[in-house]
Amino acid sequence: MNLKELSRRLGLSQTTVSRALNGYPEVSEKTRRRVAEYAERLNYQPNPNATRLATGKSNTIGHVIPLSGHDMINPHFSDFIAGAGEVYNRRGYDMLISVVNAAEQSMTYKTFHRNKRVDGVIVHSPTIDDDRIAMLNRMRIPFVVHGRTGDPEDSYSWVDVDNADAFQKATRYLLELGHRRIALINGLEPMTFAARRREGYEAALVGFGLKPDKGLVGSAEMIEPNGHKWMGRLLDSPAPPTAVLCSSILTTMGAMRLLRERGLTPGRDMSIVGYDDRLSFLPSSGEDKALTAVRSGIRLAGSHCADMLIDQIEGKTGNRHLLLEAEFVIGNSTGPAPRN
Amino acid sequence: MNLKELSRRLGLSQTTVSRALNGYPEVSEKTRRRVAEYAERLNYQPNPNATRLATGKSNTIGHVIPLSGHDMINPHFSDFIAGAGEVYNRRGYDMLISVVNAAEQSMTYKTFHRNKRVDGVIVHSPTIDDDRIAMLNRMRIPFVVHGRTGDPEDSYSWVDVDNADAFQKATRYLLELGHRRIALINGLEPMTFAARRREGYEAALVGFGLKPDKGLVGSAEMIEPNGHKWMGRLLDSPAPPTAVLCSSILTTMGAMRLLRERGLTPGRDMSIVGYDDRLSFLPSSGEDKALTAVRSGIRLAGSHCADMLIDQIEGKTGNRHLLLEAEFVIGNSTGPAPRN
DNA sequence: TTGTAAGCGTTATCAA
DNA sequence: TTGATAACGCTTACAA
Repeated sequence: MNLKELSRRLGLSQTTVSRALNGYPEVSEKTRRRVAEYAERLNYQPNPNATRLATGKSNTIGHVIPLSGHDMINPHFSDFIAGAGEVYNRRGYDMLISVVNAAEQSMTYKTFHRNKRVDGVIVHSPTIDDDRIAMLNRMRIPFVVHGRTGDPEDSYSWVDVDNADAFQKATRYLLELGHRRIALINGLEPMTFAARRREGYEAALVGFGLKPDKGLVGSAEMIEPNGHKWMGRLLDSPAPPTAVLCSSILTTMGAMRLLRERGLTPGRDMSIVGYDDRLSFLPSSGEDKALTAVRSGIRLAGSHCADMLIDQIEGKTGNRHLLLEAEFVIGNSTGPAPRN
Repeated sequence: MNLKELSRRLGLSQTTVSRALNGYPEVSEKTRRRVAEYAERLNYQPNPNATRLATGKSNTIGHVIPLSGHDMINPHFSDFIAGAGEVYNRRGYDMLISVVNAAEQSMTYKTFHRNKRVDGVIVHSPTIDDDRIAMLNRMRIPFVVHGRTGDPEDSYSWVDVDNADAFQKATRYLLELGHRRIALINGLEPMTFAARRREGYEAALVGFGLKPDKGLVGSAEMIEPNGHKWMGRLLDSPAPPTAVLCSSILTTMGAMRLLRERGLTPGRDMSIVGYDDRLSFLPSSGEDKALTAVRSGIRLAGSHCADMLIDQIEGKTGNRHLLLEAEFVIGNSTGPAPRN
């Protein structure tokens, strides 16, 4: 059933039917009702490919996902799209995902735009020196960044967690417990979120009169095995830390695993503060009190990004910014620093 | 730059240019080369919306992802799409993901098809009594199932792991170690893969002259907290098992966590066999020997599904089937059953 | 308030 | 081997 056929049956022109269906004001209420009823009964649905060709609008949001070196997709991603996907569904948008090699990334954005495949994109994993912001602004394609870059903050829309603040608070908490050698198992530091976490961590140390020690900071992709590896390195170093901050729940798990292997007890032999993205498949911090953690749900961030982007696409707003505050949950993985 | 403009500059008709670009045989080599060269130089790319409208082909694969009760996306999903996405990218397809409520699911498939949004779909999480197979066959939309349903196996294409065999072997291994009370922490049993795992498990028991005990089987969504919960229930039951099979690496982790809390050592106080989907963010079984596991990469399954579906769409094949065999990796989480 | 007709950028049919 | 021209199914000036 297409427009032509539908309007033939109604004895109206395609124009009128199209207008009635799309809520144009100049259609009489009576006609509109009759059209709506017929469309419903005959189960008419416009062909989106035709609509897109005619309007240039795709009702689709693009996500470009680079396969990082290890050929893996960021494990936090599935929760992000759960949040975003729900919003897309509710607001009538499709989600187009393009898995690409890192090198093809910017080309993919260009192609998306030029071909009118998407009305807007979500930018994932921004780096400090990220050329995508300028590029997307140049192309005038609506976008929202999940996180921030080094660009001026009002030059683009973003949804971010106050990472610096969160890690500063967490570090201060450890300092107040008496810890002086505090390590950080961070994400990859070209990523802005990781850089900011380090800033917060160092600011707390400096504020306490301590000098940050590079030997106490690790940086790696945030997967379980890396938490394990870094915890081992830290313990084996000449002057091991008494407390560790982890940038992800996955590295936290890896670090915990290593402590177990060494027979060490979290909170007593080593204090650990994790970062809990509230991944839906893992236990939530705060429930069993096992973990002291900075907490902020990534799924929520996904839905905020989606709403913000669609508002922008539909011309409801200009650039917007949302800075979420992370919670700090105290559990049993932290405790006072050992004497001497 | 569009076809019209390009052909004007070439002094050729749109028809010829289109034919040259699409590899039709009736174009002279000379013309073809000239056209190709111009297209390249002027950076021409056909507008896919126009192509789709004209051809009815979308070069897009759909994935319908129902949000299950807990509003979460299957955590194994991100690895699956890493595998599939790479193939799509290589073979020129887009991935369209629709996150829907469980109730909207079949409607979404219908809409996808009717509107020519996708050329085919991947069916996730098939159940034994799954109405999607009949529906998709009726709609004549190409599809590949990741897993199998209760339908005749040659009535659709699928990629699956031999779950029954894998769990039969794993159970037999435990039996040979002397275990007699062997539990299974399974996935949701309406899902075919879970039902088959249970079948394999029970077949091994029966083959050994034992009677399956319903009290030793748990069934729940395969996330960490459920492994933890079920391990606890099993230990607290009147006659606890001496060995446990887990249907997922996540429930395995949860079960291990509970053992630790109770001060029990895997492989000595309780034998555990896990299922390792080789999720990219977790340690791989077999590396540190911590876990005895049935192993089959979900990412590989994703790429197989994608290739099979595209072959089908492009008319290269009819229904096909691929049964992958899981590996069995022996680690330290299993050991002889305790005496008496 | 409704209708006519052009346009969106391709591919496909038919004729030359 | 090439070219006119009609689809594909919608939206949108412009006219009535």
